[in-house]
Amino acid sequence: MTEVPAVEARQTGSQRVVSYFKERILRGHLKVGDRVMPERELAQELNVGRPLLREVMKSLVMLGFLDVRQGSGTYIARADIRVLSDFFTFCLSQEQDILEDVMQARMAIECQAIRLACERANEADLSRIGQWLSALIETLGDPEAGGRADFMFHQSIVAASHSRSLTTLYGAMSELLQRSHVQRRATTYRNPNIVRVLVEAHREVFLSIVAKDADQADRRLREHFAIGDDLRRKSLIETYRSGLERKLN
Amino acid sequence: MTEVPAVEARQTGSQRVVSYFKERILRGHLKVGDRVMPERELAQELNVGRPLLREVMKSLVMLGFLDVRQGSGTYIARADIRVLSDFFTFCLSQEQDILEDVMQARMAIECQAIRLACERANEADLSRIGQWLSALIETLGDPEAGGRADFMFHQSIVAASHSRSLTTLYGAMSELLQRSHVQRRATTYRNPNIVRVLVEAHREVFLSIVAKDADQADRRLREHFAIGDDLRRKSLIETYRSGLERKLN
DNA sequence: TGGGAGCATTGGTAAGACCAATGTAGTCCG
DNA sequence: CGGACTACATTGGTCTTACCAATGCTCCCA
Repeated sequence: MTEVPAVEARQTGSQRVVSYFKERILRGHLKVGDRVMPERELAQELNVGRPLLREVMKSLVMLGFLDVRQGSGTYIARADIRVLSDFFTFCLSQEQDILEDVMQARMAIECQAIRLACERANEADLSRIGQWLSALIETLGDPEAGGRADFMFHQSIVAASHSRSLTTLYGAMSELLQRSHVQRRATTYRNPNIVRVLVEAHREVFLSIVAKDADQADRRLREHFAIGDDLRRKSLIETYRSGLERKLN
Repeated sequence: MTEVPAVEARQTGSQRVVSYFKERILRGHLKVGDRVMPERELAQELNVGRPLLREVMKSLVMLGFLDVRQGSGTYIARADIRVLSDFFTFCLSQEQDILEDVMQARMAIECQAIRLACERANEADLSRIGQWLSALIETLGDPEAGGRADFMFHQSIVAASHSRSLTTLYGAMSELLQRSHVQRRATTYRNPNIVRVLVEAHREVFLSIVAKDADQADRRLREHFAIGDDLRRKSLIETYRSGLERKLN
């Protein structure tokens, strides 16, 4: 783990605790659901104080590696993607412009997922995507609900890839992405022409999945993203123009 | 963060500490490089004992949020991608088959990154990619060094995207990916025909970046991945055949 | 003016104490 | 005999106090 000593042969107590868990988890001696030795006993075995042991174990809890139950014991946890989500949220708080760049990661994942969805989607997957397409159409006048339906449409496509890596990464970014969807909706929902174009684009995406055409699905999805990009460009131009006119007044 | 209380109005000490940091970091009151109040003082202000405060802060250190210097103080850290790397490593240890699926995430990121690289790569980027292509060719007989050069070739492409999200995600998977590269090399380096095809595929990838043709670059990269897939399929067939012949003997 | 020493500050760690939650075993009653 | 309740043991949660280790700052001397 990140606190492994770089050079020092003799480990600090803290490092010994980290190593104890890292080794046993990574080598499979401790598996999901396995119970860890009680704190007092483990502290003794590792020759550290209990507070130190608890510090490290608290860290592992928050990293999602351990699951602690008071009165019962400490168990190896199943990996929890909220850790990734927290991490991305933290990154965003450091760089206010990152939401724009996260779109690149979003496109990466969705375009790969849609290719897999063309191979792997079952009837339930297709039905779900179709339902969210309908929901998207029904909520055109409402940026909040529409944004959510839009997000769920996309999320269903990623789920239809049946790839744990892709769904994990997408899930990690879902908070950021939902925010992004609502924002994009808020800039578009009043213009009927744009709304119609967007609905058509989503429909084409869905149809290409049904047709199991991976290249076309990828292309349609990228076209769909490009509509949003054009939108934002026009919106900036208008903002700039009206800003100028206000200055001249 | 993941330990925020679901229902309880009155927070435990532990939760108060988490909230203290979450609020200040996410709202920008504490920025990268800012120094945090000393432990004893902060413990008093939050009405908790120092060991408890230290537990939470240790967690935040391992999540990459804080940087602690003994004798100096605690500072808000710059996000550290090694946290993601640890997390993926942990996930892998839980599911032995995940390395295969990580390839999907790899393809997602690289195919999006190569599109961006076609727009954004500067002379230094292109030069670096070219150098790793040469290194790859020079190390054809050595799976270890060749695997590394192969990985670095790909990593340079992702870096040329100049997208923080993509480079962050790719960095998080880099340990897994390097392992994957070495393994793939170990199954191919003895067959001159396959090696020649692979070298050509890498060269085509590079040339399409230089040509700034995003669609072609994407396509070439996918073709390159497909060669590896064919390889593995053939390898499985042979394994199955020789397994059968051994049974008949 | 620069270097060294001393002291204050801040983090690192431990022992011991006590509280909170859970699990287990034993007993009693229907 | 089975289920419910109680008591106690176990395990985690938290705190106080003490001491050690590392860094930074200030003052004094050459």
